[in-house]
Amino acid sequence: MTTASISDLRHHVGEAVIVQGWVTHFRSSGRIHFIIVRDGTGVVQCVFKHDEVQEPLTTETAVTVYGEVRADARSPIGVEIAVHQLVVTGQSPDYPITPKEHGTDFLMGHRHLWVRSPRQAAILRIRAAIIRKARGFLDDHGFTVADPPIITPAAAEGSTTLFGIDYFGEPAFLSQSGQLYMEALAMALGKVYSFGPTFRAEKSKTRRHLTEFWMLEPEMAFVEFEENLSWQERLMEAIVSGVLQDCADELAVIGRDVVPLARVKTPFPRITYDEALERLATLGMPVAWGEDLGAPHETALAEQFDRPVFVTHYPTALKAFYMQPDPKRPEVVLAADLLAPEGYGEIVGGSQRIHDLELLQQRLHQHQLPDSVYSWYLDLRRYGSVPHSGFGMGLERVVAWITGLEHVRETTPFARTLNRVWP
RNA sequence: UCCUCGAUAGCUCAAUGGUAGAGCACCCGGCUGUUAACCGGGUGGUUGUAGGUUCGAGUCCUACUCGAGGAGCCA
Repeated sequence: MTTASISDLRHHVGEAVIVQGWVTHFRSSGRIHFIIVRDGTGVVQCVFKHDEVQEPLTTETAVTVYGEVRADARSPIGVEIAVHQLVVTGQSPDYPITPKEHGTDFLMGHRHLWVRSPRQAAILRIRAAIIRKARGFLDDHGFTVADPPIITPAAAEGSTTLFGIDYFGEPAFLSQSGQLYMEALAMALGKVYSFGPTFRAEKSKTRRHLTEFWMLEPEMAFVEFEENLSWQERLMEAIVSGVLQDCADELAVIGRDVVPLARVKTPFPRITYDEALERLATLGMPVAWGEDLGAPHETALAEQFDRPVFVTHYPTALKAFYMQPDPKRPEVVLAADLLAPEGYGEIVGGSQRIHDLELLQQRLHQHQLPDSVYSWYLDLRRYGSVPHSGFGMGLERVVAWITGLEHVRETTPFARTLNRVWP
């Protein structure tokens, strides 16, 4: 007798198999009983007689089922199992999560169990596929994965709040971006990317924010602004088309409308910050030049397009010190935010970096950042500096967009938010 | 940090200032094909905390705690 995964059962009709999993539902009609068993690959109904099992088969009881696979037109997966023997390997009295509705606080407090639900499992599989497709695309296009440190001595961008730690008596911080290190690695390896956790102690409490999130950060030597955008849109297209290909079942489980995703093809539209302001004025949402775009503005802009849209050439004063000003128009930078459709906001932020030593020092001073902290970063401009560009993709926001979720907290196994560090 | 809303059974929610209830979960019983099965019965409460008003507070008032949504900031 072979052990089979539930997703493979349709290839075993007529055979005796072993299925190991957890009970999600128990139903009975007199002498005939039905349990629904899930094993992480799918769910299957198992049928047995009244007196064959003595132990209670409550929700999430772990079971090993020995039985015969039978084709059955009534089954959603085409087969069910006629049970010969059913062994309880782990009881589950009073499982807290029921088939009825639950509130956010309760579910997040039981996240260690909530991940067992089909919807959550599907989301995590899609997350895995997004990671796989993103890394695959970059690996296939000459990028070298090279990860920056997570414990860092200083901020990449002075303004953002950092989580401080005690590093053997010295103050240190959890990384809020690996970008500066990625610039160093790009000078060594050409095209590089990192993929890892980043931390922001911002007191942001919205559907788009976590205090710990994963970021994909490519950095490319000899790549200027336009080519940077090209890499971003090709990466996003590869991710979305790859997920549509690999995750049809999971997208169906969570009820995602895939029509908008199928439209995500290059080239993505590009509008400048100036054009964005014009469009917003037309929409009755005027923004003064020099002010940043808020979440409602981003949503309104994104709604005008059927695929992600780049907003480029933001005012220099709004952006980080390392972004390259446009030589033809220094009051704006060669930076772009990629806004996702359907109100998911900024999913990628990128720019060409300043490669001129003097200009970079000038910008540091304008931001009142000390040269001493950035001495190694300035070395990159002292020794063989070249134009280079990079971007950061927020994984959880991409997952939220592709899965159509209301909130990023469900896009990661154990979300860390402003008010929650448990479980 | 600011704005808004909320907290009653394990869960989701009811309850004119006047006897705290329902559905689900769980337990017992019934049903030989159920699909969030169904039918009958049962267990289950310091109404977030502290104070106040009142003959009487889940309900009204004050403070606090916790949570949710949003703003700012960001990916």
